[in-house]
Amino acid sequence: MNGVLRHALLALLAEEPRSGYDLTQMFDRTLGHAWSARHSQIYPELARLRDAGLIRQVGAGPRDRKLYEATDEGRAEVRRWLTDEEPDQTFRNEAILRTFFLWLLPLEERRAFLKAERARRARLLDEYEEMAKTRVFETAPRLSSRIALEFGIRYERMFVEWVDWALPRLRELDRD
Amino acid sequence: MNGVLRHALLALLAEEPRSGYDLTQMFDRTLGHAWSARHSQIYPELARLRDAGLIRQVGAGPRDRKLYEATDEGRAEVRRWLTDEEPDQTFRNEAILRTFFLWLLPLEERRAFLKAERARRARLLDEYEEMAKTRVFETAPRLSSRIALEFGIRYERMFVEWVDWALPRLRELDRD
DNA sequence: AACAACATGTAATATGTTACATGATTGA
DNA sequence: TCAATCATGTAACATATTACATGTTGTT
Repeated sequence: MNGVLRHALLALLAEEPRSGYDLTQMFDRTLGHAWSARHSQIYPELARLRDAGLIRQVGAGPRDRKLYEATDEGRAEVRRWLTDEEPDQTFRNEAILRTFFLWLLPLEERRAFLKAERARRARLLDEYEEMAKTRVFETAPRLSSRIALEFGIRYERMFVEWVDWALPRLRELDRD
Repeated sequence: MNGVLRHALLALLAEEPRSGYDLTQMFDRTLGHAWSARHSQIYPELARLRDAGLIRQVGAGPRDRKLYEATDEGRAEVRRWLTDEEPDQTFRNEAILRTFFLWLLPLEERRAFLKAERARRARLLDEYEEMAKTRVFETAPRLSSRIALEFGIRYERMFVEWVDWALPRLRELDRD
């Protein structure tokens, strides 16, 4: 079995019972800076995991809320994934890709592009630092997420510093 | 028109005539740390760009080598993309995603996971620093790529430092 | 009563990967 | 002559996004 989303869902359902809606929100909020997924991808994936016996429904709530949790087979599969399968190293960042093409734009637009990125990143940095300060990280899953959050903080900080390094160099793209 | 790869190809063909093979190699080598693409995606995309009049064949070489370059419409389209369309902010990093699930593994395997990542990143850092030192960045497109490379260097360095921050904290995931 | 948030799904389309398929040229 | 690299493509499959579709519950 492969599929990153599939295993991420399995891992989240190994922690505690959650609904598709809960999972969607986790991707929107905490997991978003590492992986993204929409509800339209999550619900069919849950159905497949259920049919494969890797998760089972363990409760229901108001509206059509369905709570799932990982079965023993599911837990075993997550551990297998984490230990036996190499994480895919593919990195995609459209903003950095566009940086390669900055020379196609006039100076003012190049600046505007990087400044907009800087603003976005600075805003996220604030947000993540606020999370680190105010949230409670006491259980093992929360401490894990604290480690991931630290990556987010360092990433955004690095990004902002990189823009500050790049901005004064944009003028050079006009020489010759 | 949308599609990141499509516009990346267009931008690369706005610089100078290139073949599908050349473009594939650029993704394998320089562009790889910002966006990835395989030849099986590139060739059909080139055909579509050609049919849309955004690129045209300007030459041929040994074997079936076909050289393309952006037309005026193609150049206009790249600039429109760079200025009018917001870059997609989706970020995907499987290694960081897995960090959220580190608590599912025994201490030694958690350590092994992060150490393997550290080694990978340190190797890339060396590689990028070597590129920065030895390559020539004199034309506007090369200077742009130097700015993107700087991101790669800072990213890998940040990653290594983050692992060094995280490793001593892994033991805490066993408490309680 | 109205609105926001909760809650789950499907359909159509777009994007991306892996495997298949073929052949030419260059250098050792 | 052999192997590596150059060179282009297609097919099947997997993953991901956008739009469509529907209904409930809690709050103001």
